[in-house]
Amino acid sequence: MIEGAHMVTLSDVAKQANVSKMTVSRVINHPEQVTPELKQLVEDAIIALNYQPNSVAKALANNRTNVIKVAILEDIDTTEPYYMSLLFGVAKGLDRKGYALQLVTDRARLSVGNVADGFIVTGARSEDIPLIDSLSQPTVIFGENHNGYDFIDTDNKEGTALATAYALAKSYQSVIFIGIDVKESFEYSREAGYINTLQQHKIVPKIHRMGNHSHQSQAFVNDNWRKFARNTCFICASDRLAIGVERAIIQNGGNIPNDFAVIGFDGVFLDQVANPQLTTVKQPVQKLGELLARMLIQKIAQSGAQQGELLVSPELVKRGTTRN
Amino acid sequence: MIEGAHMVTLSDVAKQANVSKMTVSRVINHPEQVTPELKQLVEDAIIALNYQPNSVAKALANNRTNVIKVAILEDIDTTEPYYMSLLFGVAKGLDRKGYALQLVTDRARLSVGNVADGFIVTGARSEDIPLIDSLSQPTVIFGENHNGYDFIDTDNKEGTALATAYALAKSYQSVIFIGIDVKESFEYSREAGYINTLQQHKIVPKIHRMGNHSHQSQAFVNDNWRKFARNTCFICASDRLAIGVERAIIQNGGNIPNDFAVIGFDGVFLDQVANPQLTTVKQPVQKLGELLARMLIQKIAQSGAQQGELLVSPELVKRGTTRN
DNA sequence: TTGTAAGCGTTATCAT
DNA sequence: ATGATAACGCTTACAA
Repeated sequence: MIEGAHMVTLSDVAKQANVSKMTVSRVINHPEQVTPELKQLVEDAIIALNYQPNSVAKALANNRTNVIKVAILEDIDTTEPYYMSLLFGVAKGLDRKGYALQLVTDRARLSVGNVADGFIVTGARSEDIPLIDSLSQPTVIFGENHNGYDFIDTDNKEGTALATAYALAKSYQSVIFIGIDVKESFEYSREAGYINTLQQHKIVPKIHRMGNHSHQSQAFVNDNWRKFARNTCFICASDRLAIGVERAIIQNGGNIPNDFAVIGFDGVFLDQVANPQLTTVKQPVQKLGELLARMLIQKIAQSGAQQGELLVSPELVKRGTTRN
Repeated sequence: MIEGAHMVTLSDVAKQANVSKMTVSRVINHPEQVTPELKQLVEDAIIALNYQPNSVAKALANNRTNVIKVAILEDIDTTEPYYMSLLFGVAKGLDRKGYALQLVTDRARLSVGNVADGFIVTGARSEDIPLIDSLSQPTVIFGENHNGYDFIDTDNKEGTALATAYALAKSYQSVIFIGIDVKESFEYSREAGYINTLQQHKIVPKIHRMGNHSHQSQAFVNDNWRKFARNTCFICASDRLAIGVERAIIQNGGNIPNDFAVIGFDGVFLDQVANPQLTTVKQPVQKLGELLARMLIQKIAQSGAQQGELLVSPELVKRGTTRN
């Protein structure tokens, strides 16, 4: 361990450059307010001394904390790998601007303690609206919603539209949607992308909904196996569902991808664990995390101004569960 | 959004209680130094005003940052769900003590910027030793090592010993170990637990090592299928390997768990995705994270004093891939 | 444009 | 045991 020699402060730089502390502060925060000559002197001194601003002091003076609270409200008994990627993105985006984060899973701890400069909320359901409204600092949401909150999400509709169009292009005759039985925006959008695309081809949609567990979709396909004609593609609202469908098809001796196809949604971890690996709508999860951080930081800089919504295009990753 | 009324400070509490700021500060940090009567007065005032200490000011006065950097050095292209649980544990442990965290994956960014009060390092390999040595603040490691660093890990040896003993107790005749071909402490320990237990029963160990990918173990079992007698249990150094073994057995028409058994290691996410679900050595990952936070916080409080090593017992979770 | 002074909320130090 | 004062490193407000 290297023990910290004397920390270099604004005063040190000021002395070195023969100016006042304020001039140094201005060079850093409002460089346009200082003459080029002085600016140069100060910048040289900063480099010479390897000055690193003390973010804690800065935070105190600005009445900030430099901390963003990230709430994951969804139940993660299953430890969704999804959130790992998201968190990495968020952490990366925050780190760059000198913010640290506090991870919160307990709703009660969200507004407790040394509150934060802002909040990123994920996995929120309708019943969390009062909680979100009660937050005292700028907040952005991960996941589409129609409550007027600033949010970022994958373009879910586009995702299933891509998948459905691809299934049709690959000449699968029957295209069935396996959805999640929750009344949430993202699910409606995923179904809409499927429905719209089919209707453009004058085909009647077939949707089945169930809990988001591989064994449920597996059981569903098993139970109805004889009803599925050959040349069917299952479009699933999650990779979890897709993996169950895939297993059931294999169990029943169905040929993937010639007679049956499966397309998942998410593209995080599970799709690669499947065998064969899933064709899936891959969400740019880490990028979404970075965008969340960026949006929140900007919102903070603009004293909480509305940021609107941002839908990011997913990518259809073509693999073993659909025809070439 | 609720805009913060005037923040309650030490001074406010002091005024309310008719004491000096210092007395209030002492009640909070060194309560033994203040008389019971005053202490009571101050505590009442704190409650009456709902005083929350400003951690930023505290940090400045103490020359702290209230930030812990968490380094995940392992390549996580595959987004190991493992780290999600660990991070949750760490975050929970830190949060309770008012620390925030910064997630670092880029080695170069570890010591950059407004450095932290301490470091938690995971996924470190031998080549990272210089990096760890260069850290300027108290550090604890996740993962066993013999370089003298304070660390916390699952008791790997105990884990595979449990698994092996269980396989023998369930009367599997042949017990084969599928290991990971890395020269790391954790792998040696896992192999040792297996070897020791077999030797106690005068049985000769059989170990095969490969990369930690399900398709590699799957290929291995496929390629050698005819060499495996019935009544064989495969003890795997990871759930990833186990899932590949399981798939290969099913592909070859082997009966699980009557003729062939599989025991994994980790117990994070993958074990439940498998079908049938894996019997596995479950690491208490989230708890490990909390312990890491706790150890580091204590180390900081003790000005960096050595904390030693801590091995936590895993649990054998009995499921579908072994006999009842 | 630049500098001076005061203040952010806390704690350490030294008196009393 | 309690209190007054200075200090942590920075920024805002005002003066020059």
